[in-house]
Amino acid sequence: MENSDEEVDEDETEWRSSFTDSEVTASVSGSTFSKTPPPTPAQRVILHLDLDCFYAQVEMIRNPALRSVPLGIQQKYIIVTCNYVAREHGVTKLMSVTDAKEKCPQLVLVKGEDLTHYREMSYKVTELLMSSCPLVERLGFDENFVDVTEMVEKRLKETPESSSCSFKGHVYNRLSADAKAGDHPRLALGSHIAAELREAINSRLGLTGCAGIATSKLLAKLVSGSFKPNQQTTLLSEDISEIMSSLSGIRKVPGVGHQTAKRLQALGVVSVQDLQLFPLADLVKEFGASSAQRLRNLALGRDDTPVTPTGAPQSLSDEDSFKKMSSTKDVLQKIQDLLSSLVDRMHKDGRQPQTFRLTIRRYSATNKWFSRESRQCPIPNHIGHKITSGSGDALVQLVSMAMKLFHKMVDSNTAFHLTLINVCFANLQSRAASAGSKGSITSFFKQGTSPKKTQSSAQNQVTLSNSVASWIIDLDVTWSTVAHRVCCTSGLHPDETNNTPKLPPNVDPDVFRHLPEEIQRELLSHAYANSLSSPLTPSTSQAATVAAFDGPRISKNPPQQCPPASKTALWSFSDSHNLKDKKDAVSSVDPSDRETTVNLQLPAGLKTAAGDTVMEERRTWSSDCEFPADVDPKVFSELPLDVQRELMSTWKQQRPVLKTPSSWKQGRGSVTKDRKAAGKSSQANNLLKYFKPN
DNA sequence: CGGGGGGCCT
DNA sequence: AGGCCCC
Ligand SMILES: Nc1ccn([C@H]2C[C@H](O)[C@@H](COP(=O)(O)OP(=O)(O)OP(=O)(O)O)O2)c(=O)n1
Ligand SMILES: [Mg+2]
Ligand SMILES: [Mg+2]
Repeated sequence: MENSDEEVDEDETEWRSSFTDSEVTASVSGSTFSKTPPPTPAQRVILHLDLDCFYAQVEMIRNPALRSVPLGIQQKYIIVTCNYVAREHGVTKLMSVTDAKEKCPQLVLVKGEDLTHYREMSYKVTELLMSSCPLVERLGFDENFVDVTEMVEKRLKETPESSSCSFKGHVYNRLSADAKAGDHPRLALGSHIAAELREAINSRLGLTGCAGIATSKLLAKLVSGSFKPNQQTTLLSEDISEIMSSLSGIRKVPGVGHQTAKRLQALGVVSVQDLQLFPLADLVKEFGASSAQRLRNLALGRDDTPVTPTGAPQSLSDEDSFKKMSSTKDVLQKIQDLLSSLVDRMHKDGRQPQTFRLTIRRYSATNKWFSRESRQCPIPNHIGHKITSGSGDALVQLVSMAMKLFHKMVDSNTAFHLTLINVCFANLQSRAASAGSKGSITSFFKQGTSPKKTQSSAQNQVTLSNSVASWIIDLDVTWSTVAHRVCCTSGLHPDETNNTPKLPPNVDPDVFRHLPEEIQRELLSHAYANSLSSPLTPSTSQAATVAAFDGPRISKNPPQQCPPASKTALWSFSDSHNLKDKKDAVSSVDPSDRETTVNLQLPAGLKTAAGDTVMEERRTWSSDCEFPADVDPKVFSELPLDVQRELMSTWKQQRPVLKTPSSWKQGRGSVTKDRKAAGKSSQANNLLKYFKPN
């Protein structure tokens, strides 16, 4: 959705730049005349597709009666988008409900806080595009970039006469079809491919959208909105500076956000031309060399960032906002609801999350829509595995983890006022990482989650099949029916102050207080004996889980596993078929599940809430080491890397990180920089991760 | 009366 | 852990 900023900025200076597209620079590296098949074509053909009023379209498919009425999609007090009937009545995107109703009293509203249907449709679009061409990069839920360079070259080679065909759709700044396709055969073919893809999206999925065809992501995106609903536009290279100059302000340049625009404005830079002509040296002073150069290039319409296959998402999150939340009990309930849904999604994804993050937003009179705070922690392997395998009882432990993180941010003895809570799984791993003793081998196999940044090559096609192959992830198709409300049926008095009986060290009091009474009793009767016998001396090679012992297990019924007809599906594929679907994915809830089988497991490896004295396996910390004093550094160093990492993070969790920080900063441990093979640091370019450099 | 997601870099 | 970016 466009930026809500309204800028009154119009300038019409003609300014010609020698459009030496940066792509050319890449091929210059060799020699003037490329030898052998050019690894990178001199000119790329990039498509940008943007669906029309996306959420509204999805709702109109779900309920066709909505097609003829003005429709707004409502998230809390915001109309996040609306159909074109509503737009004719003056309703706009990101308009408040009151304003919208004012403009259009008969506006029909559909709630859109639950993104499930939109997300599902979004991936259907991406998958459909990938079935024709693997190089697809997502941007949000309703936009995709497609690099069709190879497809164009192939058509040129196989049917040379196709180069004389005309353009499909609009050509920027040209009237009708007087543009000579012969001068731009590749772009013309690109416009045909765009038309075909849009037609496929329409016929198979029932969606309409716009497309832009140009030589870079930047230009394709900019040109795609030229003719708004359900049309496409091609940008010829001789019109690059024209389209850049036509932008009403620098904010319209993708990658120039609110903060950057403010800083530029302070320098007197408001229009795109201002930016083009602004002395580079001054720009460097403000933004640093690489960002400055990037900004200037963008203003000139230059962008050589590749279309990077997006692959499976890097994180899954779920959030809710509200006017006020001020009790621990409500927080617990909310976190449980969010996590229940998130765990479900995670299970369907099939990968195993290694990291959990909790984010909050606090109320403050000024600054209301700002500043979130977050805390994150590693997810012990055995809990992560439960999510993936759908064993059901992961939820309790995750809620407990989340509450611990919550207490790291919020002192519940003092009044607080939250307006948002977000739960997030990140560091998603395709395979369960069993911490076997053949460490180096495991970690070798373990690395692949997504091809994302692992491929550095500027030229795409060669590494293609590899990247596609690595996209394969386990996708569990089973409909996870476990709507676990394990610990919400409390009839107990939720006492904020500690009236709770003394609990075993691995029980979170927040969770405990909300358990059914008989569960509480059972816990109390078993807990101590078990907690004495279970931990420490953790059997075997599962060294990674030493600190994450299980508490007593109360099970009245083994969790009934849905048969995991887990087919290893791919997110990307090079064959086109299936995708045929008419039945909406919504399945039925298994009724046999309603007898909520209580299958509880105590929060593992989690001590009581912040700052308790009950830790029974207290460790002392050596002052200059990253690990506890009772750990032999030599033994530690011989452990597999990923085991080391897990141990480290577990220990770090236990450190007294509390609020009222002890001022000193811990240096950067030499350990495990990052797992996701993020290796490719490459240039320190910030600014446009969006149009990221090669 | 300012949603609910995502991404990457520092 | 936060910042800034995208939709
Ligand atoms: N700040 C934003 C921007 C967008 N969206 C959602 C709602 C949109 O339906 C969807 C796609 O965003 P677009 O900017 O493409 O807007 P639309 O597709 O709704 O309308 P258009 O027809 O102008 O593309 O993303 C959102 O929730 N919050
Ligand atoms: Mg969009
Ligand atoms: Mg759109």
